[in-house]
Amino acid sequence: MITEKARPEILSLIRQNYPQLAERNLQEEIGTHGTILHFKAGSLIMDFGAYVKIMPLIIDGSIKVMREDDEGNELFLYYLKPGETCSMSFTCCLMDKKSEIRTVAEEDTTVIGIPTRFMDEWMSRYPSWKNFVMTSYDQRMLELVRTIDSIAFKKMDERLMDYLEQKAEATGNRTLTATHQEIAYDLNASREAVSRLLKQLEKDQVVQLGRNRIELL
Amino acid sequence: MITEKARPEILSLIRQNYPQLAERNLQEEIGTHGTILHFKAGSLIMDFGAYVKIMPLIIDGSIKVMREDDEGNELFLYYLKPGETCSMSFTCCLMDKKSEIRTVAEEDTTVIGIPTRFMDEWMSRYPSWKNFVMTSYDQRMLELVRTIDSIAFKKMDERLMDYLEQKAEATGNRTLTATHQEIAYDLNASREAVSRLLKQLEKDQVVQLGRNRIELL
DNA sequence: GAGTTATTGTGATACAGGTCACTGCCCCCC
DNA sequence: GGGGGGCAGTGACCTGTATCACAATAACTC
Repeated sequence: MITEKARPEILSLIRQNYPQLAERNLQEEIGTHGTILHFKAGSLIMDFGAYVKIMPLIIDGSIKVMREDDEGNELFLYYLKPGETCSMSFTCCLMDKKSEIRTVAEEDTTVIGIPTRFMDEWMSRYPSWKNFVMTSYDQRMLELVRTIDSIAFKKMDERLMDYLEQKAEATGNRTLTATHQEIAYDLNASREAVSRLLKQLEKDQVVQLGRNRIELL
Repeated sequence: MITEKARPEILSLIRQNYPQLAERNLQEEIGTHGTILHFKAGSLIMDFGAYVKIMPLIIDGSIKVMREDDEGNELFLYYLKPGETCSMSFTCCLMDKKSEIRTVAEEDTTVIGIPTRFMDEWMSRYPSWKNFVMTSYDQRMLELVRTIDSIAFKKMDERLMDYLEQKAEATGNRTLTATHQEIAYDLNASREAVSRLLKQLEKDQVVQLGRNRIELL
């Protein structure tokens, strides 16, 4: 992770990616107090149980959000994309709570980090910030409910398809790079089951398979 | 549902159940604009797809929050208890969105309803209100993540036990009134599976069964 | 108390996925 | 170009839960 401060650059990134944060003074504050952070693809951004110190505004790339149980079983929850933020971070910061989730950079990813102490203050001062935070919460709740729908009501074949589509959308590339084992971890399934279902999808002309590669047709 | 306005009564209910909403002026506003609502046990408070007009502050009783898919399969999410609110309502109100969930009174339940137009205004004006709303969001996200853990990582016997404990806690009564079929709906399981698992729990001396009755030992 | 209905119990069968064991393949590297 | 290591394919078997069919029991009504 590399960090830097480049006030004019931050300003223009915010204007491009977060047009709803329209207040001049708010933009200035973000420019003054925010920090640009780069994460390499695959790098761990925040681990389960860690204390969160910043709230990330995603500028470029995408972040995978995951849950893990005590036995080390993982489950993919959702992706964060440019223009979005991790609302879990928000209350974690404010209340000094441990993170309930793990976040990993899906691709090379750039974010603007907002330090804890400003997030709350801006809520009262800047209506657009308050709306942004509330909207983020709502979006994340919706994502969680979608995840629940998926595991509660759908079978593995459909979950797999949904997963592949989400991954393609997050990376903006319909040819995915992943092993069956990685997918199996994300879906909390067995590698063999994923292999067999992918094979079936290939028969059904929905995907084309290669080594470490899945192309959505 | 019966509604009434009783300003001094609302004030005292708020002071008892929501001590964190400490600002005098805020309490006055709730007293002025809030409405006391009563729901009979089992009555539908808000259906999936409905537009939400009020935010409920729960005073007495408990509310069951559920999700349903397109084929009518249901799934219990969590209970709301006195001192809590439905944060899903919040953004639904503000953004004029349809509800993603269904809420039902688990017991006879009393709430104070806050009309839409004040909720947002108070966020900027009263820090304790803002904190309350943010804390509620966080609690609900945590409940959803717990629900995900449960369906993703646990088997039916453990989910059933968790469910029974939650129900006992929500109603404050370790002798539950429910049919196996109702429980099966909430867990999105088959009635037979629930019956067999309950039988096993009875063998293990964890519960005692009766018609429409489950006693936690 | 007989009939009726809702609830619970139980056995048989089906199927999705997990687990285990092994094979085959691709790619890289010396 | 011959190993070796990760990756993918495949079959056998096991388990949890759904589904179906029906029996048994409890409670309720007349």
